[in-house]
Amino acid sequence: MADKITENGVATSSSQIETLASSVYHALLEDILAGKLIPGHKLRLQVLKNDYNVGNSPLREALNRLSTNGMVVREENKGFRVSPTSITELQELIRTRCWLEEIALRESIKNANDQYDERIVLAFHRVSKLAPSIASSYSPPEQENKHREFHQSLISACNSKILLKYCEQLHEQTLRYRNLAAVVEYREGHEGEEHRAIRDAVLERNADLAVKLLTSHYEITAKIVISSGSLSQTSSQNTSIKTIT
Amino acid sequence: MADKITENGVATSSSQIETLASSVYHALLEDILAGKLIPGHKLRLQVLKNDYNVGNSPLREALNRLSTNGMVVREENKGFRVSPTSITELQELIRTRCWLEEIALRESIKNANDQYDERIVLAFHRVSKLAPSIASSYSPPEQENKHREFHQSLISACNSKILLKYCEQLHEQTLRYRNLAAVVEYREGHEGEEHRAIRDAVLERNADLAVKLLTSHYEITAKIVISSGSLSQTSSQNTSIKTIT
DNA sequence: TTTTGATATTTTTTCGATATTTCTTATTAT
DNA sequence: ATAATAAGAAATATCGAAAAAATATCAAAA
Repeated sequence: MADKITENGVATSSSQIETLASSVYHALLEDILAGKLIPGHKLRLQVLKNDYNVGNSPLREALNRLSTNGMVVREENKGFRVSPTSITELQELIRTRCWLEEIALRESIKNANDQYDERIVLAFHRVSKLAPSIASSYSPPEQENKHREFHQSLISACNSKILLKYCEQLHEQTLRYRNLAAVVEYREGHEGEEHRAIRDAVLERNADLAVKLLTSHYEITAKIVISSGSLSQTSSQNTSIKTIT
Repeated sequence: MADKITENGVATSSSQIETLASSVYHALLEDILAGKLIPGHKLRLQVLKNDYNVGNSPLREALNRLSTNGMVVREENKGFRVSPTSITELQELIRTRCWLEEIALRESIKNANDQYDERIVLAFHRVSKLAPSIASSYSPPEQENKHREFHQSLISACNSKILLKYCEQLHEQTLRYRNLAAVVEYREGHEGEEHRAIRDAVLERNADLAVKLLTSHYEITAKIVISSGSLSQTSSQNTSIKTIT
């Protein structure tokens, strides 16, 4: 349930009591990323109120936050639904992510120093120590966090919090597609090597190579997801709205 | 009567009645951009409820949306305040904006076609026709829109809605700084020429020149704002919280 | 004087209920 | 039958008040 505070750089003063709206926000986000809430599906307030045991206001606040960061779409007077997915959108996502991370990575290498290197080495160590055996399509948040932290460390010296925030948003969006398509185990074997290669290129300040590796790292994921056939070609607005009895 | 579908793919149903939460969202956004709501200041629910004539819920929803897009900061159990401003943040903002718009512009030029050119020509025409006499620091939304539309047209063929959204967010953030510092009239004379030069470079498919012009276009704004002395050096968390008696 | 701790007040957050809008279904007229 | 329309049902959006949390006040003790 209630968890410890992550050390993501944000100063978490000791008594940061999470508000109900925030906790349901995180719960919803996690369920969307995990694919439990299916893309395109209607989010009925009544149902969510039951499922998450919260009242009207905090629920709406959470949904409004999710809507401005792209996880949920809002239609005036018609409520909310999980953002639909499509091959087109995934391709756009990956394309944009490659662009943004290329900048962030090149800048980081430009500004690199010992601390930066150490962050990468440490993050790599942690991600490489993860048990590679888990075959489920959705790995637990803790594992997911290590992975994210490695990627964040690579671009952590880019000197733009805004860009880092955008990269994180794009990461989350991508994560949703990945979990949707159960590509984790398919890839498990190679990912470690890819990570190592990226790390080494960065430590050697070989920006061109690092960018190339990182970019293909992302593009491969996209290819796997698409070939898995779990996505419709066009934006799937209304994917099988069956009311589960 | 089938509702018509606009060229951007989104079906526009005839009657899009705006919800209260949305209209107060827009009102708040406008007031923040215009500088009426001062950076760093506390946003008391009670006060806002009076000022904007809305109830609790829509107000909170609006603030929550604004908080995820960076215009407002949320502190758990302590409410909301207008995002603080600082020279550091402005520099970061401009830097990031230059990076992102460079990509978007280069991609657009890569994908350029007749429609793209026409959008730019038309948008330029409209912005150049604006009355250049207004000396107030804050120009009315209509004028501001024309200006935004020109800049949007330049990057409109980049083939990534997400990137366009980020560029728009950065534009809005920058706008806030600009209005804060009353740089409009100071610059009025030159801006027209700058726009023309950018337009011509794009139409000639000279990406390098276009990027150079666009980048300096933004950097100049930043310099003017900073030299106007209306910003504190560091992140002004608590800009003069004098309780007005 | 400064600190401490209990109490009162303000402010934020949440809940329950009501008002509005949209969706569904049934009815009527063409 | 089909289309238009109106009543009824379902869902969303909003309001006002209660609950929870933070902040301010002030008296007593060190």
